[in-house]
Amino acid sequence: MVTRTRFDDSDCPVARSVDAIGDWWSLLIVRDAFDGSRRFGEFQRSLGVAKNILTARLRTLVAGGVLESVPASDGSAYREYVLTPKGEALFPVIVALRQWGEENFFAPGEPHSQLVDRRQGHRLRALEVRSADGRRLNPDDTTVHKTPVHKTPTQRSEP
Amino acid sequence: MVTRTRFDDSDCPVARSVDAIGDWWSLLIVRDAFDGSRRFGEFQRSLGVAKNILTARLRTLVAGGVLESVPASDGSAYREYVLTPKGEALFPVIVALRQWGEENFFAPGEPHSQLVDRRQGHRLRALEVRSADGRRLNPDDTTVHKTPVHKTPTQRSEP
DNA sequence: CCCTTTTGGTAGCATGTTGCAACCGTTGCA
DNA sequence: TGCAACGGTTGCAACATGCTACCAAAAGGG
Repeated sequence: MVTRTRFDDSDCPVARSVDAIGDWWSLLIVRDAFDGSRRFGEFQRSLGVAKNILTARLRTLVAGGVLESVPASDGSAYREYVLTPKGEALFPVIVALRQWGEENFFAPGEPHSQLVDRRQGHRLRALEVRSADGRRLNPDDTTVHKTPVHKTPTQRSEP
Repeated sequence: MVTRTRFDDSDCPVARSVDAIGDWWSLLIVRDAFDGSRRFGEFQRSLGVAKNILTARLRTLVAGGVLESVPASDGSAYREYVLTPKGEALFPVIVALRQWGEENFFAPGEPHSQLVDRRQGHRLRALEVRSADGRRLNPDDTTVHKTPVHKTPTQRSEP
């Protein structure tokens, strides 16, 4: 078989996250969910995605516990898709991608949709990676420990 | 045509980021690059990805300015792939995905690779979304300012 | 009620992409 | 010099994606 490679058994949390989200459409669905979209048609119009794709993605997101299918809030017989707590926890991921995109793929002054503080209407502060005691960390200030507790704490990754 | 949909002209920075990265393999390549991988073979062994796929991904990452191909640091005739500043700026994205994965896809105590502060060997602080003046923000505390829509992607059945 | 429109999907097809295995020129090294 | 490792390329089969057509149930208007 030539199925797409899965990462759900990887020991790397990044890989499992990536696997759980599924594909880029899913991430844009989540983005729209943060922005208030709830109905099938809302996602479809906002994204311009084919309906069969949207159906499949919503289904996997629900199965993965990122979205939840609930009765429509307006009393109609339709259903709505809302973020679960697990889905809401993707907020920093979306914000990080948004900030990276803003900084790297828009000309100065080029208009783009912008995520702002609701209270003051200002742009958000750039995300900062910090140590447990609050120091700002660059990539070089960090390292990856494989299997933290029960095995030899190796610092290098040689299999 | 039935090419995969591109988002590089979207007005949403998240969509452009997603488009620039390309696919999940690319993100895992970047993750490995943060972890010190530089050589074709290192990525290939670490990821278990087919070589043709890896070739294509490295090429698009270089073309997109995320990686850079430089002469090997050990003096050999081979080349190495290193993160550009633009690639290093993906650090918060990777960290956000890692933290989401750690919290949601591992049983308590289940071993997994862990990103730690190099100086103290401790786990990192969870990423926090903050306003310009430093208040912590939840998704509900933010809103998206849309820009004038220049192009609406629609899928219509009717003429 | 009856008719029309909207909503939320399925089904089928063409094409693109992925994964695998085989192959191949270069480079490194003993 | 010989041989293994490196860094790819090529070809193929299976799968995923996108598009269009189609459809049933639910709203909505008169």
